[in-house]
Amino acid sequence: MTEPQSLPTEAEAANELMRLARKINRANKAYHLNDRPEMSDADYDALVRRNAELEAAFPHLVRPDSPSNKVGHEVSASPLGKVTHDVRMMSLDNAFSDEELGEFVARVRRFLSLGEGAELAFTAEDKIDGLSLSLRYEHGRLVRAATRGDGQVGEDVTANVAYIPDIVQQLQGDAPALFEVRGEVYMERAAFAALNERQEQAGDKTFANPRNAAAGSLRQKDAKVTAERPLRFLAHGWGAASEVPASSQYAMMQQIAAWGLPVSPRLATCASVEGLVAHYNAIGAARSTLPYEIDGVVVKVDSLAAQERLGFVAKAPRWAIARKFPAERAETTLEAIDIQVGRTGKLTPVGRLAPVLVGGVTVTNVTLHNRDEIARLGVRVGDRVVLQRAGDVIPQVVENLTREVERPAFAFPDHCPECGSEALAEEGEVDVRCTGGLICPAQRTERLKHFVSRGALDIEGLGEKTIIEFFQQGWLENPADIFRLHRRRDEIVGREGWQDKSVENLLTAIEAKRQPDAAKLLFGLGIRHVGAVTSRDLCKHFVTLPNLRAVVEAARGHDADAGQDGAAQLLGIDGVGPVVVQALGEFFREPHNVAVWEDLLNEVNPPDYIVETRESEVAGKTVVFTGKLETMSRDEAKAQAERLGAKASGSVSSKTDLVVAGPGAGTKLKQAAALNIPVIDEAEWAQIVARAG
DNA sequence: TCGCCTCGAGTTCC
DNA sequence: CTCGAGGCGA
Repeated sequence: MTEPQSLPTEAEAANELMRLARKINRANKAYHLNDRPEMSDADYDALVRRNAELEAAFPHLVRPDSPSNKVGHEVSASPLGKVTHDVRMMSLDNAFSDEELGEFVARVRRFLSLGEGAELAFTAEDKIDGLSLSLRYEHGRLVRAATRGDGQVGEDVTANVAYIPDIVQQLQGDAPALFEVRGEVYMERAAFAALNERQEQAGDKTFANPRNAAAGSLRQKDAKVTAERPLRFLAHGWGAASEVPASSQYAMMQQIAAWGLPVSPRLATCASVEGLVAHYNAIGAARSTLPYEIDGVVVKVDSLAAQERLGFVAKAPRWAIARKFPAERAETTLEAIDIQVGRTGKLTPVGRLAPVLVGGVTVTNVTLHNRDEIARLGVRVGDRVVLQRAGDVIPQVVENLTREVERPAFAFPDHCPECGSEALAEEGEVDVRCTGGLICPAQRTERLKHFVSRGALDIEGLGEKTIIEFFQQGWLENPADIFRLHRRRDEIVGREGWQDKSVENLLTAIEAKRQPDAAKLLFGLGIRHVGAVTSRDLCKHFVTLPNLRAVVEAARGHDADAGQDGAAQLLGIDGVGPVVVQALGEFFREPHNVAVWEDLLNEVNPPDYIVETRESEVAGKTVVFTGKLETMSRDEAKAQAERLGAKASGSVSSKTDLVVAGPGAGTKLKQAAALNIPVIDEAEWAQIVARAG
């Protein structure tokens, strides 16, 4: 190492800390993401020690991105620090009937192109109502435990799980260099009841259900509190792994059990839908006798090779589903119906309820969705209604018990309750919208909320309350204003609830987003029909936001040729159709939007949007699949193409680089020939995939 | 034109 | 999480 080892001046120290943060964070990333350390452990330790030394000498110079705040290997974690999962922790798709379970099996078989006779096995196990945990074992030793969080970033609970006896610190027998076990932390029913009794006697707050008790007990800053709570753990899968020493889900779970971690005793394999239904029924019958609460049965494709082919949709694997038990229901009174105005102007009726306990939580609000839903249920203020929590989460009204009693029907407003503008449903649309647009304060603040929300810019410390407060002050009207809040520092400091420190934190969080992800920025603008996925696709295609704008403007320009070209370019993007093109065009036609856009791009500087993909000869090319594919479904082929950095498009155009044609291909094959585009068959495509590794 | 799938936009409680 | 609607294959 060439770093000076004596204590430097303050300026030098600040500089060195910055470089150390960069180096150590990069090394952590290389170590965790690629399982391929960039530097030796000794060098790494030296950097970490130097960082700690400088931070000790200059505590006021500790950086927000300091590696000491994070989890690296050998870096001790601060309590409940954040942890980025190398492999996302997914949620599961749900099935609420045997029929839906059958559809899942059919869907999987279709995706894998399995014929009638071909066998496909599944595993099934009880789904514990606890909280998901990821346990990272390196060479068999537990180095980190993290909660699920939002799936990408969770909380570090390594210190806390040391007090959970089910979680071994050292795996027994041979273990891979890296293996992340995933499972559920839970509290047994009896232990939950005893804990609540103790809490009550001590005058502490009690927990609504075992799940909340487990969550509250695990996520303790003081790990010693966790020690007094009887938590348990059950493994159900895995995440990042340097190797997976089994070829089936079932065998791998047995291996995890052999390593010393508990696995459900009700894990079984089933070869058919009938077998899965039978196992579901058996677990359902045993439900009340189990020591812990369960909310369904998880079904997974047993073959790991098949799992890999199936891959993932947005947030869940295609190869697993949760067959949920019927939701618990409750009865209560609808005390009022309020109208909320969303960022698109949508008027949403919200039912205010007499508080009622459903599935372990007290529900007081429920969405009634729209005018049609109110009419369908025939609900009026004062009615008795039946409530359930859909998927055990979102409350919904399932039935109205007072249909026959004379009461005036609910009159859905024809004016916006926030700005008084007319509110109406467009031709053929169900939703009633406020036509006030920019003059509607509700729409404006909702748009700002969307802009700073997770998924968009994700600015911490800028919540609903703050946005409304600053909006009312006239400090915050458009997204770009956020980046000028620093000029109001003196005005903000001293307002109620704002101290020097909190203003500082907010401004720091804002400054951290000066180079935002282009796709998140675009998503944050809230252009209709342009959500997170479409934003990503658009950015992938155009690399920069000005490029996107230029093409959108060309698409509706007066020059007919340029217009067609721009439109064709947009329509060539998978998932972009006429409605999305029109929405984009309308956005840029509105002068106010253009002003907001330009203002914002003067304040922030999103780097070029370039997605890292695997090297392959089709990288950056547009591929069209046509005809029948023999060994895989079209979905799978497209997913494959994207992994190779190619864009799978639906139609052949001058932008198409390659056509993969199976038997039965028609017009698209002719178009390809006319445009002189190379055509290959499925076997040749498979070779391209194989060559990319 | 139909039907399937994916995406967008709204939503609860802790 | 659910719903409606857009996109796209058949």
